[in-house]
Amino acid sequence: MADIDRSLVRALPLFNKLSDAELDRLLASATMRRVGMGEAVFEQGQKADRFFLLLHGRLKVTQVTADGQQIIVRMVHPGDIFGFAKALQRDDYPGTPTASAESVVICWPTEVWGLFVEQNPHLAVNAMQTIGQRLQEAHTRIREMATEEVERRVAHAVLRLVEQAGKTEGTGIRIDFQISRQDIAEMTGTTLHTVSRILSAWEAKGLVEGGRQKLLVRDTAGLQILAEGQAD
Amino acid sequence: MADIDRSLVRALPLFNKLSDAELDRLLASATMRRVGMGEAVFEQGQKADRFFLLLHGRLKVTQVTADGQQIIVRMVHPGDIFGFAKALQRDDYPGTPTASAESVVICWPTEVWGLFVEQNPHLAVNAMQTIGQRLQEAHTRIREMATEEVERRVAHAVLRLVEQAGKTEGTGIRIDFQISRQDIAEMTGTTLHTVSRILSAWEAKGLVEGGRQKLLVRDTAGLQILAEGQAD
DNA sequence: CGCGAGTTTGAGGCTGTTCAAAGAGGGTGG
DNA sequence: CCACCCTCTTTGAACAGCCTCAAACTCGCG
Repeated sequence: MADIDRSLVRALPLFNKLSDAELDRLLASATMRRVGMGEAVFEQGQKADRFFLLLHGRLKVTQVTADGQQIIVRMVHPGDIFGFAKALQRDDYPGTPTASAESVVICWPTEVWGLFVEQNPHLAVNAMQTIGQRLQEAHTRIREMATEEVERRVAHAVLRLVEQAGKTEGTGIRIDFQISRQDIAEMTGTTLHTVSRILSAWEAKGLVEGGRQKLLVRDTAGLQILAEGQAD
Repeated sequence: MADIDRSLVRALPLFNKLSDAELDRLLASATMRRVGMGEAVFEQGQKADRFFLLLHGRLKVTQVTADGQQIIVRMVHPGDIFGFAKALQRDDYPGTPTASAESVVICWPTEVWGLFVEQNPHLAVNAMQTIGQRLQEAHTRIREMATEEVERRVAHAVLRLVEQAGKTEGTGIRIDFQISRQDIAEMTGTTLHTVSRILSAWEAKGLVEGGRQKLLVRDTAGLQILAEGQAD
């Protein structure tokens, strides 16, 4: 396996305080891997022997409940680390990350995690901030699910997608990976039927433009208003 | 301010790999504080200049939404750290921790956080695991809110309370702090009315015993069955 | 061109909310 | 020590939002 050039990851905030030498040492034990559309990086329940960094593309992390229902726990964006189950004192992965776009990941054996964290305090602090932010996002989502009705939750979810995966395109902002109504439903805790109805209504109002596994947001401000709840 | 004896915290997993000397150094910059029932340790939105460890008692962390709705983000149990907003790159507190029982906390100025984390890799690893577990709990809760109906969510919440704050008592297990129907509602994303109805039904079945701000679980296994969804 | 996956739309029903009001526990002050 | 009051709790009734079930439609790929 060829070495990974440090220029690929140098810009990531996670590594921004490491010296070149430290970074190279880190990359020495890493390997790269391509993940095709719809392919899973690993499966929920599998023994956690690696942790990962998403270099390019987009992943959705799903969990399946005992009775077969699925939800999307979060999206993984370029630069995010994921699958660091060992840092959470688990030895299996709690979810399944599936590529929603052609993706490239870097992976390390879990053994090196503790090593790197203990040897690079900066990395530890950065990693903790990353997890901390993720915790905050989770709390935000809990709050939304507890207090908001479906339309507002969907509005929030779409706005988040715009921020994290929005790409300006002529008439609006395109979500730049394949996303189905079902996906949005699993992100907001509702059914694809309800999502479809909501998006249809929004399309009629000129807020968005739909399509098969596609979503284009035309009026971010309008969505913002819906999300804030000052609706109508 | 008198020194804090290290025996008070020595047993906590968070510190279990620190030497006595390291621990003493840590405690040197700490102060202790009593928090009475219903009193807040700090307020949501306040500038985050300290972080805390709950030594004794019980706290509920609430968030208030823009439109005045309140939810309980989590409970803080003895040995938990909380209010480490700086580790999350925030400079204000995202929630308000209120004492649900007479409590005692230890607090440090936030400045020392980075210092200690960088100087004590063990502490960093432990802290990360703590946050990681919290993240997992949050994901569990998201999944429950997305896929389960209210009765199951309440069952899960009560079982969690039994685990974290259960005290065997004659005919069952007592939740050992003051908890209202409203609290349970805010933990599960429903209304106090619905919680009251559910608990009344459970009481009729002999699963629990209610009371003003009190809860006694008589049949954990029965609740477990409800929580798993094999109901009826 | 046909098939399958994803989407749209309708109708009906159920769970849980909202609104309303009455009932109990416990602490406090007289 | 008792009465009162405040807060928490219980319960009912009506409504509504969303889900479930069902069926048709359409886009894009093989």
